[in-house]
Amino acid sequence: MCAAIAHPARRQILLTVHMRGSMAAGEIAGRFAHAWPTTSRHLRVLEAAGLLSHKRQGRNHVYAVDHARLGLLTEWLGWFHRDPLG
Amino acid sequence: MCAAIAHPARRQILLTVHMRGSMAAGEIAGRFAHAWPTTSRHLRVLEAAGLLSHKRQGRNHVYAVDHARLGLLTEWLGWFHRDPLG
DNA sequence: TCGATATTTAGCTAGAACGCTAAATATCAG
DNA sequence: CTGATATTTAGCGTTCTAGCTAAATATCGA
Repeated sequence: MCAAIAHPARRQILLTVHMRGSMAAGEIAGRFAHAWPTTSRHLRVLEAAGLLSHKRQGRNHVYAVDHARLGLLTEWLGWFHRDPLG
Repeated sequence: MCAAIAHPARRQILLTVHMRGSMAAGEIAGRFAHAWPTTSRHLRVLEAAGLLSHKRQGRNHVYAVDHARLGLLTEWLGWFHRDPLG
């Protein structure tokens, strides 16, 4: 999961999809300078990490953010905000 | 910064140093199966990302976590926990 | 100064990541 | 069925990452 958000393009995909609620693959790919297959692979990486999920709607692949999964990361970071002695 | 925490060993280093407050490089390296130079590089990566800082104490290099830096990541994650419409 | 201790730097190799183009797959419209 | 649209899969070359060993650097104790 951490590796998935290590790439700037993937972080931006994640934010963009989150803001919109859900987006088709092409709509996402259209916002990036990268070639479609490149963005397509980023989507696959994000999905493999459990950060995105997708379902077909006709010929579109619609992606949405998995917030629960991101919650795990926030939870992990929480360890650093609590006092280690407490 | 995200790339820095993409590696399991580096996440563990971060947590371990945090729990202890501060640790010498050798003390850290001793806890991993990896060769010292490998861990040494992980430390450099974490420091380059601003997640660790170090100072010499005699012949020891003592590392500590930079919490403010981690705060930025938590802040970024916050975007996903707030409602995108609000 | 000399040897031991603590740690890093240098340099190598194997494997993964990331970009691309070209081709394949699947759905819709006529 | 046929052609157009939406997206992925396949495959290639380059660059980055992560492991290692061997050598260099710096400090301490005698």
